Amino acid sequence: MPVHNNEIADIFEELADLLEIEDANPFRVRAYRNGARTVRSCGKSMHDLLNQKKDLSTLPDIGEDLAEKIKVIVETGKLPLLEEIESRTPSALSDLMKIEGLGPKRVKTLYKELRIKSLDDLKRAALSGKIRELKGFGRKTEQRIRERVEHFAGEAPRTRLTEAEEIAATLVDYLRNTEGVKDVIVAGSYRRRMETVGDLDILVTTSRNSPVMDRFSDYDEVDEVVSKGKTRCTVHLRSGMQVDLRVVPQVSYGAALHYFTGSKAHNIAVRKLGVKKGYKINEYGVFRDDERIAGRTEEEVYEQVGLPYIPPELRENRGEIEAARDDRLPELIRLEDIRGDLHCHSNASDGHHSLKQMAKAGVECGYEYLSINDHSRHVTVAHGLDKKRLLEQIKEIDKLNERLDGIVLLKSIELDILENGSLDLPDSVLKELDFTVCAVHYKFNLSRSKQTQRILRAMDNPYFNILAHPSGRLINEREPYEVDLEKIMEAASERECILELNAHPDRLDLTDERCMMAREMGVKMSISTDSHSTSDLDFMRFGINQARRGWLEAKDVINTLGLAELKKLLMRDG
DNA sequence: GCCGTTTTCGGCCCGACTGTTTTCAGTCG
Repeated sequence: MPVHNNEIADIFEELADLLEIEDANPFRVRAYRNGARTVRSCGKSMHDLLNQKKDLSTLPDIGEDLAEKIKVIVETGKLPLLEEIESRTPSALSDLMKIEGLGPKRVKTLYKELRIKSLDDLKRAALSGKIRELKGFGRKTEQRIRERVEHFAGEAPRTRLTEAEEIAATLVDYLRNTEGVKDVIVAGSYRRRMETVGDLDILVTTSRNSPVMDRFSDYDEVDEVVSKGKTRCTVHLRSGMQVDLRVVPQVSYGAALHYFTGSKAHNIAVRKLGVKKGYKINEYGVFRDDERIAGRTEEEVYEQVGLPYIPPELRENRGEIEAARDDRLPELIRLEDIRGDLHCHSNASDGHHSLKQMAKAGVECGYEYLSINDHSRHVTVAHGLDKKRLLEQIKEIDKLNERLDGIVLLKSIELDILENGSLDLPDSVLKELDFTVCAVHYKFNLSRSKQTQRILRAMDNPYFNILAHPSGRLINEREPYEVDLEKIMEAASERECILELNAHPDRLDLTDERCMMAREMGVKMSISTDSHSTSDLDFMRFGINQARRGWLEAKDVINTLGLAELKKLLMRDG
């Protein structure tokens, strides 16, 4: 199996940790971390890029040296330099750095003085009281280490955006209702609308002497106050989520919002532009010498470095700065651009509502059309439709459409792609549908080449229109199946097949990087909710978030079209 | 180790909070 980008990135991260413990040049350490980030977030696999003879050193933050190291890792699965370093600095030390409050310096001291090289060693030493005697440590530090190591359960999982929204909404209301508080806004990856968030970053502006800091640390859901100062406070909630609160004066609102929204890589890039112009940019504003020349709004900050406003979803340092400089930022798709939903279930299979109820809910969304895509017969647990039941549903939809006002129900299906690449129902019934949505629902563990062939073969069928949830992943629950999405996108582009961006917050499949790739390859996409009830139609906004992160414009997405144009586009020879 | 519309060498974003200190290193975001 080819080496994954994540594995390469993990190797670079570990290398960075160990080098940092060895007190290596901090800029060299940073270079490995930057390289890891580039590899991890690259839409294409290093393995494939090398097969295509691409020059990896053209990737940002990858130079000659890292390009060569990536090649070695892809070819051998290992990196000699890392093995050499591990021979003198145990690799488990990088695990110790995951304990909050332990960085490279302290880990090094623990190893040199007490030979601590594992979490077990650390726990024993903390209990024995030896740590407090070390220079630079003390009672409190030892106490904290003891608590942290006892409760350490690996890296905290990231929270899905939809759950983060629930946690954030109550907290934001609570903070708003505080004397002297003006703005309360959730920044960070939440504002960049990432599919998952690691913690919540909340920015507050206040008039003088607001008690907001105390009110925050007194919040009922707070489990532990990690740190608390005049302008910044960090807590852990009972749910396990970390929340950072930052308080700034209103005159700094834009600069603070920019700083706190990130991403870190984007901020660094913008600050570097500032340095070139002789400015210093921090969370309080843009400064020329000691004079604040901007910072009330984010627009002001960008203006000072010669850029137009960049929407939060693009701020990942994935080319948005260069695009902004050259005036070629995409005109990102908006929720209002969506004219209908192309993947919805009814109670004929595993949905909860009737055709009529779904249609009515579609009208409330302001849609022109909504398609019904119940499962096909192979998905027996979902009571999938066979030929007879599908033909009955088609008749029912035709009859209902005569009575419906303001919306048209489209006749479709979520059709299983069988293991051999054939479709789950015969062409004789598929031709009665407006279009099809096809998907893989079993045999996720086929080899990469077999899974790819399976889908390519399905696309050969003239009735194949849209590939639903193309990677099959469930966020935090199921990894994507092994498949060559680039080949599938090439085929989709040739055969005018559509790739779905499944908007369900548990799926959000394709990922943002894959959406970027589809756009670059000229593949059209649909954004659909996979609704199993009327309320699920609201998931569209998560799909839009993801699409915007993937640089998609309305013209890249077929369900921004009116019904007539849509039908024309979905008609294939057959 | 990366990078360049001032540079192929000499830079590399910037600030808050804690604990252990007596002026600041370490960690974090």
